[in-house]
Amino acid sequence: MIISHNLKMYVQKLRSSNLRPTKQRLKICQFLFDRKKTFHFTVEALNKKINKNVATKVSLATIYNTVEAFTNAGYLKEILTSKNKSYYDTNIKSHHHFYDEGSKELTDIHYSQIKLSRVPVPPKGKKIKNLEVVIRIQK
Amino acid sequence: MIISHNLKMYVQKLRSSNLRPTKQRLKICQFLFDRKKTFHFTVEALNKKINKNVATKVSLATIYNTVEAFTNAGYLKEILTSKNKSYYDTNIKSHHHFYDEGSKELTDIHYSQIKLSRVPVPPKGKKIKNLEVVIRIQK
DNA sequence: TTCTAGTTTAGAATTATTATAAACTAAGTA
DNA sequence: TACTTAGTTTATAATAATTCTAAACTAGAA
Ligand SMILES: [Mn+2]
Ligand SMILES: [Mn+2]
Ligand SMILES: [Zn+2]
Ligand SMILES: [Zn+2]
Repeated sequence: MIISHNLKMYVQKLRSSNLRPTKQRLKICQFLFDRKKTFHFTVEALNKKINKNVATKVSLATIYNTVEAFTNAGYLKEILTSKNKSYYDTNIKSHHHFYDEGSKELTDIHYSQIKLSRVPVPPKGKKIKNLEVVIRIQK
Repeated sequence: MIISHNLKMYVQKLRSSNLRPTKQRLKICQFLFDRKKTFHFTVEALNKKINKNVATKVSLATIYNTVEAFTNAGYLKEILTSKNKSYYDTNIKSHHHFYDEGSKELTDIHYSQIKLSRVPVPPKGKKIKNLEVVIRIQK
């Protein structure tokens, strides 16, 4: 068994967000963040991957709780693009996506790859919270 | 009871899409399309409004069936922006939206109000199906 | 070691949506 | 007009994603 170099970092990270570094949360941290590329996922998919070929499973409720906690703590970003299912993204920087309607997969588009040269003013009293573009693609 | 000027038009419209002009479909057509401004709605909201203070209700299943049929026929556009709930739009032209996270309401942004001066090329073998921007706003 | 607030868990509940199948009806034909 | 039937409506069941509940467990402070 390979111990993540980053384990201590995750412990600190969790503590700094007032989240106890439990076995389950650390396992999910390692799975989500011990990687170089952005990871996009649904809770269903994460649950399958986390619990594939393991002796002690993390419960689905904990996967949901943890993804929500990590999103609130700013470790993950929620992407609303699909009917009836939330996607999450380990890339928390502001950026855009391709959403493939066939494979139902998200791909990053770097923020600088889309130039919005004209953006409307929001209604009175309202502020823009988020301006990230999802480009739907298909074969 | 005021008879919609457009009733005959709706009958034709439905027939041209191979949809029988039933009482229920015509009632829903009048409710959705006898108006000047774009109407954005969820099925839940439409169901409430259609069945408010009426003797004979349209069943929820029919509301779902009809909204799906109208979307397939191109009378409505589906807007995926909210968690776990689909929105529909009587404005079928390509256009953008503000989505108010507080009131959970959509507002149109005319297509010309957002200028995308740089758009990335889709992955090989994939085509852009849709490029409509949702700007999330809040107080 | 003890204590407790925070966490995990199985399972129930909820919400949005889709499927099922019986009753009904639009509309073509005799 | 009556007959016929494919299409439609409807109540209800089923499904899928998510959230809630409450009991058991545990991290970490004292
Ligand atoms: Mn759903
Ligand atoms: Mn849901
Ligand atoms: Zn991303
Ligand atoms: Zn609109």
